[in-house]
Amino acid sequence: MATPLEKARMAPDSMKARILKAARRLFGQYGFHGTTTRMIAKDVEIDISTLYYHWGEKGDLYEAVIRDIYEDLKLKLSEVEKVIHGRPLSERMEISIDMMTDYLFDNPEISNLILFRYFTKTRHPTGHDIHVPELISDVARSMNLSEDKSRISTSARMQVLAIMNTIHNFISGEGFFRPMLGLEKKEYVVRVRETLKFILVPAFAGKAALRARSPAG
Amino acid sequence: MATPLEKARMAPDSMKARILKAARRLFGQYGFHGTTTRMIAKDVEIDISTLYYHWGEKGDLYEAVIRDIYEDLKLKLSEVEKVIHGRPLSERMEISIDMMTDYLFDNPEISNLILFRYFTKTRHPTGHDIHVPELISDVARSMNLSEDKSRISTSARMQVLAIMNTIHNFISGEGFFRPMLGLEKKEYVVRVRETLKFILVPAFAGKAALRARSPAG
DNA sequence: ATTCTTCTCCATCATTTGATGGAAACGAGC
DNA sequence: GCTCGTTTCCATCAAATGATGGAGAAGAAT
Repeated sequence: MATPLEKARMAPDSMKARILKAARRLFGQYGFHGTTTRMIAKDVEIDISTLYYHWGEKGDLYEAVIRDIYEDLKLKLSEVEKVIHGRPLSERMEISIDMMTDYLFDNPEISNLILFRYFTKTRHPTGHDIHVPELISDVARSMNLSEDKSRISTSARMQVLAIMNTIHNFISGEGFFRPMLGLEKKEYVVRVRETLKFILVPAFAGKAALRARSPAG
Repeated sequence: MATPLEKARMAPDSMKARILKAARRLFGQYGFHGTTTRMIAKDVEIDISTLYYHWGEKGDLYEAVIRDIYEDLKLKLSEVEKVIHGRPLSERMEISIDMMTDYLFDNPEISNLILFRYFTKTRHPTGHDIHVPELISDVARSMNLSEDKSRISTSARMQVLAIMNTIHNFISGEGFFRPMLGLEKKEYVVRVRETLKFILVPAFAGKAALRARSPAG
């Protein structure tokens, strides 16, 4: 028994999937209220009522988009995890940063939509995500931030949030930051990776990791 | 010759100022498209046309809000700069983090609006900020990230962006993160400060600062 | 050929939303 | 008390927006 979302993910050329894809991009750029169902329909070159036929009300489509990006993100993270498994921490971090920035620069709407969710109230009530806490804990485990694998500490979870958001910021902010810095796309990507490593790695590399558990040191 | 915004900042009980204040809060919560002029008017308990009388069209009010928050932010930053002047870098960073988180938790719409600007397209065209590059350079100078005070390097500016965004993230994301982490407000604030210091300080403390200029080390 | 299902579009609604004109209230100066 | 500039509200518009009903196309099953 496949959910509507699962169907759309399976047949990528279906109308359902095409609508979802356009919605993903547009919701990512303009946010929930900034995107109209007509904008999405126009992008897919269909009538607005075809959109409603497939996805029902706007809020439902939006929720489907959110689930969709988290599915993709989970897949990518487990792919990353396989690659970094067993390596020393600083190496794990650098590889993760490279792989994730590559992926997110190719799919910037993922970063956009995640940050949107964190920061915006949506006049329409939205179901709270189960995805995020799960994802965060997975990353924390994969980074070895917690000795107890089943109970991830608050500090560890907040550190993961900080790391992931720092990455998302540079992806989502490209349209603003890149012109401001006067960089070409390629140069920007390189600089982002550099900056992320410069900021994020030292905190966890070497002895720093030990200090994590003795706050206010 | 005072601009409308300056007037509103000077007489904080004036209708103009009351509208601006409400607009600031609501635009911060719901974004540009998520906030209606009627919501703002209702919040101030005035008729919608009174709002238009004072501020003209919605976009103009929004721009005024943006200028307003950057004015406040600049004032705060120069206040911080006075306090940290002359101290060693890691101390400067810790004090800055404490002061800025205090301030931004009291005025979360500042973080919200800044992040909004970075990440969202606004169907209506908006003039690009002059405030941001200036602010970034000021902070970079105050952190001593650049030897040449008049020409701040791209690396330095990106590092400052990363730092400031990481702070904004935790402020703006409180509504999402705090319930997720199961923390009380006070506890959350403490944890945020801890996490920020844990992540941000090591990169710049000690010899790390030197490595900044030899990338891909 | 017919039926049935699935899909798509046209026409249309009710609401919401940005915006304005004009009348009333208010207050300062005379 | 009257005048004049300023401020506020009521009534109203036009456009945008979320959403739906129903008619028709397209294709498969019988």
